[in-house]
Amino acid sequence: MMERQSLYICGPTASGKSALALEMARELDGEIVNADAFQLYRGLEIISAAPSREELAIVPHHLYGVLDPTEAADAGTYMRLAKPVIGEIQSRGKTPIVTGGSGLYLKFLTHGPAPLPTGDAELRAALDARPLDDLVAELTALDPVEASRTALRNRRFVSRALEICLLTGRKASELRDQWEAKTRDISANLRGLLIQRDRPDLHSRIARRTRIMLDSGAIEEVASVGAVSRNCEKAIGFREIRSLLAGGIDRPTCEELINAATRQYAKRQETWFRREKWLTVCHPPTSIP
RNA sequence: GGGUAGAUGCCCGAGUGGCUAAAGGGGGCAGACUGUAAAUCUGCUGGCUAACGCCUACGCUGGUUCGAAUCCAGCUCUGCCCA
Repeated sequence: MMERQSLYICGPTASGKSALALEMARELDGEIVNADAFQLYRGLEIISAAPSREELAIVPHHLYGVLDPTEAADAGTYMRLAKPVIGEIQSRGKTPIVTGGSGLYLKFLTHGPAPLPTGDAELRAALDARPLDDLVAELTALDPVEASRTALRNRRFVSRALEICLLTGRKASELRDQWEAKTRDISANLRGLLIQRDRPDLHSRIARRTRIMLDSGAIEEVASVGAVSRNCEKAIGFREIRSLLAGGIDRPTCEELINAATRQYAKRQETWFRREKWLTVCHPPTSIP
């Protein structure tokens, strides 16, 4: 049997990816695979806007709630989780519908990892303890090319570039160039949909969703989740609700902070996906109430 | 009714005669980004203009001054206190 090609469904948060995924799954005899960094976790279903129990029952869904909140994950671990699942779906003659908004995670899936080392927690801690100027100086000495390409005010980027050099003993710039060359043509063979909505539409959908989340258990969810990895602490809504629970802010403030953070996240997603030229843009009907 | 504090750009807020289209923050807009990514970082943000530049702006009206968000007078509104 001819293996069925995956369909990717991308777009900013609250744009309606899950609904479209269900529709496409029905149409293409498919199964849905999560590509959302936080829907991977168990116990964060509400704040991560994971599909509801009813939705999960309509067609097979994969990689939702598969990690414990104490576990750390990155784009590489996601890729290693998703690849076999997708292959397995294909082997059964079904179409994988990969759905989610985590651009970097998706990119790992579609274009593969660069030949770079996984992050090293100890080294990172050591680098974090040093002043940025110091890291910039060392990176510039080890790999001037990489330094010239890196946003030197961005501590994360400088630190990672330096980490690569230190861990491999090679130049990060060369390793990255290899990958660049290797992945140049991959996009041509991908197919996917990018949901785009007008800003006012998207913003109103975000506001509506935040309201519903807070009204239907998000606060209780955060209250009961217990210890989480540093990863999960970054989930939008997590910090805000913690602050609400601690009495630091009131409910309307909490709601507005979550909305603002979500709007900003959505903007970054749009910027990211706009560069993925292989995606076919689709404009669902406006949903302003 | 009396007293008192205040009224600044989308919001908060600094500014007490020229260096002010007005600090800083938020929000918004745009962008970068292959292993922390729902993260991290960058630029812009009164209007018109490709640009030089022009115009409009610090509650309102008038005044002082070469020059006012900044000083003076009156008015309007808001908070607080006293009646």
